[in-house]
Amino acid sequence: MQPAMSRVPAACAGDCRFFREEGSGPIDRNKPAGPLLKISRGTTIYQHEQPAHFCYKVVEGAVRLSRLLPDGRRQILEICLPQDTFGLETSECYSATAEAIGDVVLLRCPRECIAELQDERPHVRGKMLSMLSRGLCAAQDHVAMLGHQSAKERVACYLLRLAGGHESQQAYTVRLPIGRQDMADYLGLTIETTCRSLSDLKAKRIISTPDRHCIVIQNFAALESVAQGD
Amino acid sequence: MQPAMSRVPAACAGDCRFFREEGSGPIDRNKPAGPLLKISRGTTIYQHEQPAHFCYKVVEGAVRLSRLLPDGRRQILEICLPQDTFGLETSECYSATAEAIGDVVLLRCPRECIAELQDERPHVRGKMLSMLSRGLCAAQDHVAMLGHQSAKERVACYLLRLAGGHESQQAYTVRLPIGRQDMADYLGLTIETTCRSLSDLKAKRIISTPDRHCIVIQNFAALESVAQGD
DNA sequence: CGGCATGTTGAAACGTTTCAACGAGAGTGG
DNA sequence: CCACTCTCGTTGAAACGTTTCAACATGCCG
Repeated sequence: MQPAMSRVPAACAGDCRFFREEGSGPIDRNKPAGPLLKISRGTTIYQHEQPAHFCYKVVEGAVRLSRLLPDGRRQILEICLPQDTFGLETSECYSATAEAIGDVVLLRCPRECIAELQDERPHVRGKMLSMLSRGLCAAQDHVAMLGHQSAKERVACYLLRLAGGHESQQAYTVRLPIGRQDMADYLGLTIETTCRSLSDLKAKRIISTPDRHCIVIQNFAALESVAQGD
Repeated sequence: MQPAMSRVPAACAGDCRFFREEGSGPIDRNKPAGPLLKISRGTTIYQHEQPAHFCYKVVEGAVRLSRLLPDGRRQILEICLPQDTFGLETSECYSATAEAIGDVVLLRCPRECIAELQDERPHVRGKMLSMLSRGLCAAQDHVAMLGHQSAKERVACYLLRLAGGHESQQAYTVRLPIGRQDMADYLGLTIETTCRSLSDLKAKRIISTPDRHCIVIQNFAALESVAQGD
């Protein structure tokens, strides 16, 4: 079943970058080793329940994975930022819809390439498993949040997550990759409630909002205690 | 820590059953090929954030995966039924706590065995990926449910899931693997709300409840329309 | 039978949603 | 430069659904 030789199609060669070590700095865009896909704001990358041909990795920008409920409500499952991968499912069809939030640059890899890379390069297997495993863990975090946290807790949690463990004593500026509506759909709230929660944090001087897309965390300790229900 | 010996430890041999094809009937308990672990009601199998040494597969009974929030609230992430696997994470520590709901029979496999099985038996890789992938998809379903569905919708969804696609015209009896409290914690509701939702369905003659652990779906169509928000 | 865990129901309190109005900023064209 | 429009964000007040707290019912086991 495996006539060795160069089983990995030429188009795949560059896509090994898909599995390069993370945390070893951002992808070097001066030495592009494969086709970068540029996609403009709002474009649908793929749709829920359609056949899954490709996997993706975000190079620049942000992508939202969401599901549309029969009555038009929308749940955002994940906001993918640079270095994140999506569309890795092993089932026939995509398990969510993927859309570009702003202009986005992606790395795209055909699924059969991934399969072959796995056969030929053992480290790719581990990488693949850990990507999926991390995704699962993130989804579980999300479930725990939606199941039993109040609006204020959810908003505080999300801000802390964006700050990504920078639990410094000083003020820390977070750039929001998404607008209020997306934030609301991610947190399982309405846009109004999301807004009110932010206003609340602002009134308590825990955060400040110099502009729409920026939030400055003024008091990490207080934000953490809000995130855990006072 | 691991005195090597033969590459796949003897204890693992039987645990290949871990990856046998599903849908090919239940595990044959007359020909046990490995150690079956019997665990009694309420026992903690492993705890969230403790080092992950083993993976498990449910043979009999039900297991709940949950997280305890700092303030004592609990979110159940998954109810594992016979054939389901859990504890497959690739991170160092378990991503949730696992507890036996009733008396339970499990298949247990050390993680290093899984790793070696993967190296030696290609089909195990695909199996492993599809197990994780399925788990991810289930978690995403859960997120979508908790994010934007009302109590009645959640309860209806859960019942339909338990019925497992048996969308027959006739009445169908579902055996609840869990009590009301676990159901509530899974659905992100209180036990009272869960109860009231069930009573509602009963009042509308969509279900009937001959006893605590049984629910008879009398009207699939109506249950589905409740699940989708009327 | 009592004792205990589990399930059910009621009424008030609470938080989120809904609906509506308004504000701020970016882009366009006069 | 200003008015215009369009999208996005913010705030208020009432409506709604879920939670909370309390009481009671049921089933099981010693």
